[in-house]
Amino acid sequence: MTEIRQHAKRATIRGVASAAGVSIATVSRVLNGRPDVAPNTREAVLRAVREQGFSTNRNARALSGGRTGLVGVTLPLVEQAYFGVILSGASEALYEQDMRVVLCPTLHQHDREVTLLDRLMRGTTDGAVLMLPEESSAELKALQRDFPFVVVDPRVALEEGIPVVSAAHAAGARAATEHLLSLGHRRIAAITGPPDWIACTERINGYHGALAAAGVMPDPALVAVSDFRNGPVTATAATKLLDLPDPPTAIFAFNDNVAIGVMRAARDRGLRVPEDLSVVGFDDSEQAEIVFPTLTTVRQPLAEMGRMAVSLLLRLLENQRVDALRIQLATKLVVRDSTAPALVRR
Amino acid sequence: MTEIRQHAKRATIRGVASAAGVSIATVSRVLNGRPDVAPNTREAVLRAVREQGFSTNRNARALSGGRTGLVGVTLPLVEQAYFGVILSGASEALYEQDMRVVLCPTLHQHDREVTLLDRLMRGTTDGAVLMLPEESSAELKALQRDFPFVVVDPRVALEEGIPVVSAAHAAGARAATEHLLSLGHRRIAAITGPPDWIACTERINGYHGALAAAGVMPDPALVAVSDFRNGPVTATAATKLLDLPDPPTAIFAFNDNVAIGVMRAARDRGLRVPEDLSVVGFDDSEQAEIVFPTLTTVRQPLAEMGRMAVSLLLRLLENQRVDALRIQLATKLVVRDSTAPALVRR
DNA sequence: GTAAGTTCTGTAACCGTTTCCGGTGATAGT
DNA sequence: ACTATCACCGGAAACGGTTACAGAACTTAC
Repeated sequence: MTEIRQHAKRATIRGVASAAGVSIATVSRVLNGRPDVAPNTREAVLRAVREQGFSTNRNARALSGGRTGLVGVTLPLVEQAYFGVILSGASEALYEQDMRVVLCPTLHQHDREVTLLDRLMRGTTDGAVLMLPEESSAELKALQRDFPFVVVDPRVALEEGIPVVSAAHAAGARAATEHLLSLGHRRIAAITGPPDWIACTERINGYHGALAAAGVMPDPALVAVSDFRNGPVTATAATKLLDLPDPPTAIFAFNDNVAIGVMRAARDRGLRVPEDLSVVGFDDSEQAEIVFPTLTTVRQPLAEMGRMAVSLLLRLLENQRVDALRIQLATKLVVRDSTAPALVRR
Repeated sequence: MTEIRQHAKRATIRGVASAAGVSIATVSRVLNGRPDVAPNTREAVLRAVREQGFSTNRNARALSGGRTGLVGVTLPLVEQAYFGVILSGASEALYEQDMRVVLCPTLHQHDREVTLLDRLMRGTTDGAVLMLPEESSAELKALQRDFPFVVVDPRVALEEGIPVVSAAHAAGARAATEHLLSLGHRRIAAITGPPDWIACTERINGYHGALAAAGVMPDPALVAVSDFRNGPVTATAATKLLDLPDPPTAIFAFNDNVAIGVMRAARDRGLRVPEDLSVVGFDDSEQAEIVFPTLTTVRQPLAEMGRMAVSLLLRLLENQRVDALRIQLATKLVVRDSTAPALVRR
């Protein structure tokens, strides 16, 4: 029980070098796939590497000017499935390049100066993927001066030159609204998230666009605000809409949580979904298939966004010329059971 | 557009030292909170640190014998909410210590030799949290010789000496079964996950224990196997049970996914939940509150497990004597709408 | 006033890589 | 035979910290 834990010393490049009878420089060259090594030397080195079970010390490599092989990922809530999926995409893409993700949960501590964010990573990571960052466009621009990163799903519009990957919010919202219109709905309400988030304004645009194209006059009373969560705020918003003198026959919620909240609120007041009220969500989260009725929603290619962010970042790191700094991934309407033709109003 | 990205050079310990008029050794001491520094020297150093916006290079620190400040977390699927929550707990706990999580998704590539796993981390991380690892007890034991880690929710029974944190599976299962029994159910079926997983065998134990205590003879026909997912396998298992000549009046599914699958299967054959069939899950995932009817289930303290794993690991790293190597966190039955008194069989 | 402590600080040797630069042989060109 | 070229390899200087050790300054005890 008094055993003192003494971890085996790991093989170093010097050990490999002497075992292979070459210099450490040569070993390094072999390890990094440099071309200027004679085939049999290379072979000998590789053999020694294998025998010693050697693997290069990332810290030393990083220190000596190279790469860390680590990229930071900041996200608001790790446990939210939404971010989990993006994270998973990013992580896999990185893994394929033998790189790793360092998690940096931003526990809403934007109180400190900006440098907080970058300090977290500098020297430790080669770059970062910022999910839904709280920083302003200007702050990010400043950070960009000395740290490569890409933003996934920005909160606010970011100025030119900041790499961004996001979903086609407007198109998705438009598709959702058109779907509802095609079912005969005319009074179509929307419940947005935080109104200053660009995702929301774009979705509103799509919603308005579809309405306008169908010759339906948008009614400001039909737009409510919630907090993207299935909670009291959503319940209030839903109630407000359903209490309208001329209530909507369909509600387009800007994410699935809210849509599910709406369905509950509807049920609570005796409305049947989709017979009396059609509901559409956004995200296509795992929940969407599980609720009853299953939810018609707009799928965001979350994992793909993660992968895309990584591949963009990687190109940035290689200092490759990147011409497309802003990537929008297509969204897709998934029709399930929560939408149905509008009842003819009598 | 041809701008060559040149990141600002970051401040080093030497810069700080000369600015403060001391040696680098002193700066290092201050930074590491060593006691043997005169108060005003310390003050001067800290001022210089602040002025230069210095933060220590983790790689250099790690290289020169210290700690990385990084701990690896391996998990099967990042996107699964289940792991996301544990991860979130671990990540926060680490964050509070100014440490970070390095994600190591194990994409089921257990093909390579064990060393794969450890090689991934050695030198890069100080230790690891292994979630649901695929490695055998022996493999882990070997790894333990030179790498500190703690296992969360092991797949198989792990030999003495390997630090483990898990949930009280047996107690949870027992509570769930007792709940069903107290509602008058006597034919209570169970749908397990992979039967060799310790979580499942323990839950089976709890289930059998409760049955026995109530004087109910366990019927092997009432135990089905699924894969922890809400998919065809679960559907088959549910069908098998419900097709029994003397079918169960309650089904205890060993996780929420399966429970939800069971509810669907029941609905599909015209059974009402909970009137005709009570269903209990395990996990208390986000879904449990969302489905209709809401799911009675056993809550696992997922986030807490993550935090606990970290605090255990941290103590291991400090080489503190750790007397409780195996931690079981209590589970808790959450009663919702998917369970109801058994119908009197006629 | 000196010896012995204390308390603080500086010097320098690492940690394990990468990479610049220069050196060796061998081959080719004249 | 002499040099230019080339492919390959080694020496050694970084990289930015930590820390053992020794030295300086300052007390304290006699």
